[in-house]
Amino acid sequence: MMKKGSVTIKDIALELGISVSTVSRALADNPLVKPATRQAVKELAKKYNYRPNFTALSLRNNRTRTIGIIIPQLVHEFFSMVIRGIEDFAYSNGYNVIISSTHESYEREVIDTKALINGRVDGLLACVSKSTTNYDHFKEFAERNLPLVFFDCICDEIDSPKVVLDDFEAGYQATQHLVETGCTQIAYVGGPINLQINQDRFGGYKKALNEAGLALNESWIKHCETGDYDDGSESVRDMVAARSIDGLFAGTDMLAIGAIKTMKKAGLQIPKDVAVVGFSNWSIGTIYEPSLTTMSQPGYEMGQKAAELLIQQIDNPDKKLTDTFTLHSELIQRESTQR
Amino acid sequence: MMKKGSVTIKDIALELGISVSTVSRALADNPLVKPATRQAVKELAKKYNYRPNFTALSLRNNRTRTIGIIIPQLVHEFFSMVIRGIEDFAYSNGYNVIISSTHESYEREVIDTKALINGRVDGLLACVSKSTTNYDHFKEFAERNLPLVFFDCICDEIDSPKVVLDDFEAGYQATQHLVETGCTQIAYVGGPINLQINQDRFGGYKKALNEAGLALNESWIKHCETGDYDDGSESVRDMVAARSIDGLFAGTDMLAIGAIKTMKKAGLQIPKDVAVVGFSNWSIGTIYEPSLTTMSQPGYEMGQKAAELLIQQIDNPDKKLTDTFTLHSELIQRESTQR
DNA sequence: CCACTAATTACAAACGTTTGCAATGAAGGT
DNA sequence: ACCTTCATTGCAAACGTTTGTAATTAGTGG
Repeated sequence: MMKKGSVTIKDIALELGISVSTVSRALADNPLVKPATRQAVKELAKKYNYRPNFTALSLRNNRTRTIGIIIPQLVHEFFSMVIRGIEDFAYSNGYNVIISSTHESYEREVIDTKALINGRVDGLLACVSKSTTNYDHFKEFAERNLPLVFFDCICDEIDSPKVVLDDFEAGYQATQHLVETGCTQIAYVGGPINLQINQDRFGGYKKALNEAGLALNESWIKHCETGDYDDGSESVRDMVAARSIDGLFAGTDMLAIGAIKTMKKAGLQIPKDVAVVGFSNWSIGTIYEPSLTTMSQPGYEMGQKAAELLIQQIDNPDKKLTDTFTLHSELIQRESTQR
Repeated sequence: MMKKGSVTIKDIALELGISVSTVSRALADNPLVKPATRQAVKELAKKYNYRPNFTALSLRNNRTRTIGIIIPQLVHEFFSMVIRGIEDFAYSNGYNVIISSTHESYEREVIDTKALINGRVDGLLACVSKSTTNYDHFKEFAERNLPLVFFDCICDEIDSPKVVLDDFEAGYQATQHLVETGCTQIAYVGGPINLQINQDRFGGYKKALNEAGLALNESWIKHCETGDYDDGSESVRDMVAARSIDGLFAGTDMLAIGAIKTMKKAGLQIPKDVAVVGFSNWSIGTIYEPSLTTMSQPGYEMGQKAAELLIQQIDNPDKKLTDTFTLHSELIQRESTQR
């Protein structure tokens, strides 16, 4: 026994002197097989710790019961919540999940997507990376009639369901909160403007300023390359030197904290001199001093919804979905805007 | 054409009026097939964007060229570096990677491990979760002669290669640094003591105290349930109230920061009144004020080494490896111990 | 023009499953 | 004693590949 590694249905059939089909049926509780036989098979299967070979099953059924996730980063509280949402929905519907982290690299995204295109997964959930501008790899996926759902950073050129946050609304709310706090000179510091999500957050900012009758000052607007801490520190240097702003909407909590650090170093007090709103509700925002007002990002819900749409498509290939689902952000008030 | 989704070798054979074996050989550049045929096949393959079916290949070759990772958390700077190390080594050796995050749950770990046991992966890299005390699922894996390598949180009961950090040495170094800084009343706050890594860090702490001739005070020693921020805040409350300590070694940067926050609130100054050393070198340690002295955790190297050992075993199944590889930590000095 | 080799190609088995259909056997009714 | 019926089982195909071996074709030399 145990020729290679695992026991197969064939081994059991051989030992019992019956055919593989009977073994297969017995294990499936098929009433066609005589109770005595069934029991004998099951006992032997348990004894040898038989587990059906995943690959053989996949080939036979032409489905892997696995969904793929293409995501730019893992160490990211938002993405991690998305993954959790996806996993929870997938597991409870009998699906497994394989995650590919592209590390925001276009090349990696292409490689990873193509690695999943050949029958490895039944469908794909994708969040495109910052550096992606060509979507052929996703198109190839879609052309093979493989279900595909985008979330967060989507690709407009492809006709598949999408789950997004209303970043415009969120940007608007964040800025409006600063207005209500009494700010009149409100700066914007955001992530790469080639991403739709950042265009939207910025758009919401502009609308709020406009509605409040506040002027848009170009020197108070920075679109950063990465959206991380160092970018944040850099971005506000000029504004701080000029002592010109009294409010800041940052497209990322890390940007916000980077900016706050620069301002604190320059002797500005937060929120007294400058009120700050971040984005994403990272846990560091509760730990940092001052704690950070921010916009929530319902990652778990986004993941769940995306998984739901994908699995719907997998189970129902003929019915094409193309809806876009929009989730909403909420303001979380903390010290950084508490005047 | 395109009956189901993807083009198969059979479709190409049919269209060209030749046999599947010829097509297969043509695609593999086998010199047996006539150049003209080979070219025709390749052209058609490119035209239809043919990609060999992953599942069929796996079944045929009895290998998936995929390695599995079982890891307690994703949103964790250390684990994420480990994953990167694994991925980089795996990719450059032609392997793919499947990540399963157990969220520190024993049940999830069992499910995930069993999901990988049936020929889905060629081998497994595992870091056992905090809540795991029974290792049968890993044993079953090993009994099937499937290559298995543990990293960081290992399982001693199983005879497979392991890659670990010298947590004892690191705990010793951290504590000794506090001694050198001039601390004489040094507290320890660490994660769950059922984990070997925490026992080791604690062991290093005790050794350093011992060598310095400092007494071990039970009321200065806390083993926390989770090792997160809130645990940190809680853990030092009594010590702070008693104004009894002048140094703290925390088994986690989050514990350290939680503790610092409590101390700051109580009016203590860091590092003047209490010097603090954390563990893991999380990025928040550079952002927080004061910035945090900590012990590095070479996650990338750990991942690389673990992947290397695993792939060695996969490619060389007869040669059993059982070595334990030990990596070393380094002290990173920042403000929290700068007197 | 036949035989012998060399160059191509096709056939079939195998990987581990499931499942439609055929086959076997026994039992029951007449 | 024979036909029917039912319960149980086995055979074979299929999923998409690769590969050893057999078969076909072409080419060469006599």
